[in-house]
Amino acid sequence: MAFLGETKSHPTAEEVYKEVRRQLAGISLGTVYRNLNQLADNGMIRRLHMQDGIDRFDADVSEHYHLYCNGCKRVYDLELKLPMQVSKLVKAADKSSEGTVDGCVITFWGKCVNCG
Amino acid sequence: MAFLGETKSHPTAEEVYKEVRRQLAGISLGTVYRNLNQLADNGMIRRLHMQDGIDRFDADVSEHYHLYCNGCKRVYDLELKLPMQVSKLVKAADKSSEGTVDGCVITFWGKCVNCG
DNA sequence: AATAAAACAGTAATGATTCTTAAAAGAGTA
DNA sequence: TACTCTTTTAAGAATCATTACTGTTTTATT
Repeated sequence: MAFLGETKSHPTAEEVYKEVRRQLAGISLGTVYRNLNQLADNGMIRRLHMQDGIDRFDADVSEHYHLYCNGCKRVYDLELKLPMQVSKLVKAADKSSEGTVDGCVITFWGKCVNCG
Repeated sequence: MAFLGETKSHPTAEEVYKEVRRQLAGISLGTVYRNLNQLADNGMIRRLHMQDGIDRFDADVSEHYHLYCNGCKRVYDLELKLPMQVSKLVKAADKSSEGTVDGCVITFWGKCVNCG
């Protein structure tokens, strides 16, 4: 079954694998990937494409932003009230574009409080 | 030498390689990567981390946004006036964050005019 | 229980990018 | 020109995240 206790921060597939392995000693990395992909496809979790090419996974699917720390290469939630809702931003982009704009990602980078 | 006639759209390293190869038949993909990285590090070109994991390169370093087409997997410029400058957005994020926020990327996705 | 469907472990394959190495090109100098 | 020192290069090997494949085991359904 595809129940992966998503309580942690923003783990990579590898980190999820290590974590889950403590409960299910025999699980394989391939299985973790398959389940993560399935959950992400169903919108149960969010897949974050980060600039280092390693995807992160987030159990929190609500609208919020992320900070990629150039120091520790970890991803943190960012408490941020945007002056404009993303949905409106997408709508504006859709209007001004020749094609169709369905969504967008806003990703911040910098240093986390530990690496700052 | 590191002069790669960047006149095209938003080519991947592979596409740059194919293009440059018509002029310099003996160039290697590694050389292309090295030069692209060098140019990107010096701010001469922009490296775009796209959600499919394949980087694109953009000779236009001015502030503008990109649309990733889920159909043809190509990247297009987006004519879009944001209601708030990105620099201000970064500043706002920096203030509300415990760490330091240095920059951000906003990437849109959807369908281009051909794939729409 | 019998059979069909889904999930699994293990591993091989893929594909973008980087690293390594040894050769070539270039610059400067006498 | 010949010689040394530095930089750039091609080619291919290595890396690393992710996916695909294969045969087996578990689960669901009748």
